[in-house]
Amino acid sequence: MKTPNPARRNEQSRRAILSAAFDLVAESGYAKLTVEAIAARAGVGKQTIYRWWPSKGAVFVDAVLAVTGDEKGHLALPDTGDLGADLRAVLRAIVDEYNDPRLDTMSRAMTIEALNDPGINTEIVERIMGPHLEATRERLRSAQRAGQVAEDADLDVAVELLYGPIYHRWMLRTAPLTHEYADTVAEFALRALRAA
Amino acid sequence: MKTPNPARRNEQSRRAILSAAFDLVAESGYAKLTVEAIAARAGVGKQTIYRWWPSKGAVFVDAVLAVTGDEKGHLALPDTGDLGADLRAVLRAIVDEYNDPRLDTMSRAMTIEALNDPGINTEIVERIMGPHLEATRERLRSAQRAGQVAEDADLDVAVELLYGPIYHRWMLRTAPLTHEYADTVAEFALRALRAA
Amino acid sequence: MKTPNPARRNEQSRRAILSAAFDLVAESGYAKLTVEAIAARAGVGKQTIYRWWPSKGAVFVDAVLAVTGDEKGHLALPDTGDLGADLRAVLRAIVDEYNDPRLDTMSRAMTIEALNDPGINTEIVERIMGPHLEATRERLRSAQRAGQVAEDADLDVAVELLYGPIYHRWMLRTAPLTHEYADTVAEFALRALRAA
Amino acid sequence: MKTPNPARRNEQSRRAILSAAFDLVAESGYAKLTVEAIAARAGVGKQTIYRWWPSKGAVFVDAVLAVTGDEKGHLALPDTGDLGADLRAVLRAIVDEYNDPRLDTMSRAMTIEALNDPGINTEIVERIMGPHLEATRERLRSAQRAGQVAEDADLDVAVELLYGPIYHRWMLRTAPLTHEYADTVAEFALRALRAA
DNA sequence: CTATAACCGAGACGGTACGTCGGGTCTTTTA
DNA sequence: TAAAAGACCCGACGTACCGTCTCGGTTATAG
Repeated sequence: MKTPNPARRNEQSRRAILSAAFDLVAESGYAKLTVEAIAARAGVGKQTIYRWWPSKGAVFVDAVLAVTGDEKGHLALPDTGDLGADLRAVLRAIVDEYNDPRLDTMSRAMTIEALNDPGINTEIVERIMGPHLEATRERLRSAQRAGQVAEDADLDVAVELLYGPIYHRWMLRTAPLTHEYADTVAEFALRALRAA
Repeated sequence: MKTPNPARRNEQSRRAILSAAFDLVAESGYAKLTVEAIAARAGVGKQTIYRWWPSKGAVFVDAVLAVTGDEKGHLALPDTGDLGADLRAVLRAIVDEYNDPRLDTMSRAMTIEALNDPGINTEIVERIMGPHLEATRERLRSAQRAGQVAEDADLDVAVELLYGPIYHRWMLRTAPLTHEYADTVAEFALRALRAA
Repeated sequence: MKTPNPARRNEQSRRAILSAAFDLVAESGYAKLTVEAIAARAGVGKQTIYRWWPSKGAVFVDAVLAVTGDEKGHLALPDTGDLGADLRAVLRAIVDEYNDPRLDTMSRAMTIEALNDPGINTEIVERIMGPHLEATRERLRSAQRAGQVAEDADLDVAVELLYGPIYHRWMLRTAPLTHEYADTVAEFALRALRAA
Repeated sequence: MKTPNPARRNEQSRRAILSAAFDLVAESGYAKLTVEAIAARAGVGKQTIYRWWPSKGAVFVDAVLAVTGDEKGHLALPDTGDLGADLRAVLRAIVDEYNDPRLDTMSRAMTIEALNDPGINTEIVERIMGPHLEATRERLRSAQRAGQVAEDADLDVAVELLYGPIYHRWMLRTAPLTHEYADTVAEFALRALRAA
């Protein structure tokens, strides 16, 4: 296998491919995404896709990252001093995202890809979830300093306490994701975390 | 489309198909599961599969259910009176299951199917997760009666508080699933749920 | 490689494939003949072609044979007793065939296939040229009996003496193929063959 | 389209391309000859090939000519006064060439090219066959002067009478090309041509 | 004796066709 | 008369080459 020279890469084609992949999933769902369709929509030869990505899943993840990545910066969670309010705000925002059909579709597609390919899973977790989880830990650390969270609380578990329930309900569709539900989860988490 | 007569169904073929599907996933992973491979392995015509199942996903889910379903009965959670001990025992058992490579593979395959097809998702949730979640709620209800859990606690959320973090960590592979971790989750949940 | 069962072969598809191949060459030339085009024109899956033929060349040869083969029966050369007249008639007929653009195209395409694949060459020679050459030898044998051709003349070479010059001129396009030319070749051959 | 300046042409590249093309056919057969393979083997950019040749066929023909062309000069046929002996010698030499696997491969490849492209056919005929045919005609003219060949014999047809049978047998592989066969052909031709 | 244009190696690009795999349907043969 | 066997149409796969098109780098005349 000869590795291509990235310096010579056609930036225009790269962008056309990513946006074609993204749009196709948005329009027809991930199951109908094919490399040929991406190539056709992007006005590109199939080989140009295979030259730079190992699979259609990788293309799709890159496409989502290209869109998501633009939103860099507003990663830090609000820190009003009122931990409960801040957590409720974050969980409600997440619930809103999952309720957006577009984002719902994309997220489930990403999840399928992550399940099929551990490498893609790593990439997704590191580049998308990771920063968000770290921002959440940072907020909790701040709360620890303020004495609102037990000093010895394991913050890795703490974030899972916050996001795990919502993720569970979203994945399994066991019940609707509402703001009220977000508040309940936040309330439970607060109780679990607060200093004795 | 003609609906076949279930009475005339060949039970031997049915079983051969289900066990072929199950074994193929166990051996080569879900991605390589094909209807043709199932038919060949089961010594069955493809049409016999399409006659009774709408998709390979449905076959696979049925196959898992056929295996899982045999374990009926021991669904009730232990109730020693010590809620903390009981929850730790349950979460440790779940962690063990996720750490079993065979079950891990099957669970991820099921998850992909559920993501691809809402109908299959419903079936999985109702027939596999449902009874388990209900058993957990039942144990928590018992704890409520014993005054160990707040009377007004939303038990639907409570079970997500228990299983959500573990599910989150398993799905995203963010960190290993250990007994210690199970204990930590149980501990947090207990604090969140206990009566003020 | 599993060999398919000829008994189950779809006769309609077979015919559609052969006539599609033939027509495509007649319309656009052999260089533009592709398996995909044959499949599309015949309303057939590519696999159905690959199942029964090893290459597009084999399909094409079969197609020509299907057309040519129908003309069975009039293989015997005329035998008026006048060998010279009979040979002139045959060579003129051959010259006419080579001058028909349709047949010219087909013949050159066949020749390319024969050059690329010795197996196809054998098939062409045996099924198309062979009977014709044998018929010619038979006419010459008759002439030997009549004392018009030397008894010890090698008839295998004799037919090459008749057809070789025309074939040479046709293949290399060194000069036009006319009836006059056919007569000249026949005249030379007669002189070469006649009993001393 | 801009025509490049031949003065600036890299002679080293030209030679590398021709010999790469020749060697590749000798090693793997004409069917596997590709422009990319030639470029790679010659250590040359593809564009350098397309700049100077219109097709891979043209490259190959040039390659053969470059090799063949070196043998210039010995084109004249032997003229010992014994026409029969001279013709037998020439036909035997031709038979030997066709029996050399290397030359056989090259000749068939050239023939395919000639069939595919009339322009190449012309070039081959004029530059390779032409001089040889003319030399043969010249020898026959000499024989006419010596009264060994009929004065009114059409010499264009005469050379075809000599080479046509061999060409026919070589192309169709109907029988082996032996010296004995060459002698037989020469004998027939002599009889056909001699003055009455 | 530069400089500026050309050719050159390299190889990415938009395409076409390849030969294969598998999906889901339809037909023929066997028990 | 259902089921096995498997041929069929179809769509997509990932690969091989096509012929075109930049990219620097290197000659090699023309100023």
